[in-house]
Amino acid sequence: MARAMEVIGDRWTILVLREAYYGVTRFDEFEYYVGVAPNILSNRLKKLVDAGIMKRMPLQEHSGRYDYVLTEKGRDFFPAYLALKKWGDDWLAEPEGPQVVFRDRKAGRAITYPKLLNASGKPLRLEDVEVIAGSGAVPFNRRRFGAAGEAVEAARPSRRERK
Amino acid sequence: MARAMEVIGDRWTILVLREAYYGVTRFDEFEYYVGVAPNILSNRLKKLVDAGIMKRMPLQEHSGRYDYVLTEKGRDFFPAYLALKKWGDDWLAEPEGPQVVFRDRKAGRAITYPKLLNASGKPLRLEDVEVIAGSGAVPFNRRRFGAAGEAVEAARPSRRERK
DNA sequence: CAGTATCCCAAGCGATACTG
DNA sequence: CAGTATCGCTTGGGATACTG
Repeated sequence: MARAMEVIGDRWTILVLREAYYGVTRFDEFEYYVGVAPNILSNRLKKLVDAGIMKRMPLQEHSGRYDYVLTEKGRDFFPAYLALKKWGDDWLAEPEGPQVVFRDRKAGRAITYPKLLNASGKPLRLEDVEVIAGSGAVPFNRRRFGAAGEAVEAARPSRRERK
Repeated sequence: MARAMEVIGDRWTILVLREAYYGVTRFDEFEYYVGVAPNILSNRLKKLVDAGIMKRMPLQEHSGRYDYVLTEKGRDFFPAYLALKKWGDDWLAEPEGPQVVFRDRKAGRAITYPKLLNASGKPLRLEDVEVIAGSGAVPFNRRRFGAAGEAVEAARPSRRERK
């Protein structure tokens, strides 16, 4: 998560990504639709390319023009984007409703994220969830889980000891 | 989206939220697990409370101690958090795998986000998706959609005209 | 413990000018 | 058009000291 936010967790990157999902590919289109200064945009596109989320495709030979297109990694972020958008639409939107809707081209219906369901087929509540250690859990003093995933009372140093 | 990112889109807030999903409620626990300076944490918790994502509950009368607990709005963000985490686990994680897994308490199985499916029941691809205007679409020069949702060639001013 | 206040510094932003 | 370079300026961060 920390890593994910490092990549997409700033005000501009997510908006660039949004435009990409809307079909935008060109520098000046991003610049216009996102409403960002060119230096910032340049920086963000570079970061997205470095992160493997977009790639920079020469438009023609020697035209000096490029398309910025999503990679698989970038397209694979779409569900997360959609989940974020749904939450925003549900809790933060203007009363008129969302400005943009994604529609399934074939079905002709809006795409919404399916509800998470618990084992009984009811909407999943946070109370249905338990947190366990994953395979990459680290054996240092920050952990809160034993080898089997059970909660462990961490040795939690005071602010002072922590340095 | 812009609004959503304004609320949760910084390096610390999402980590605070993560700890909340892990069951953390107390100031010093957040401070320790997130590894953040107390002034920053204070600020973020305040923002989360203001945004209606968490509430501050007095622990006892006059103890001067509080629990920070998720509101429904905050709990409703969990799917988005999970989608983000999944993307991060899939694309950015260490080879050992994720450090933490959410498990369905009853089913005893890890919760993962269901795949988005298109109208034919296959995994949804970005190509299956079209972008249309939502009910809140605004009739100003930034729009790219006609009244019926079809794409419209926007009058895109040059950088200069844009000011 | 549960924060708040202060200080200093670095990073990022917006505007704009410039280049091929 | 498609960027890069430069420049003040503000915001936010880390460290730490302080208070009830």
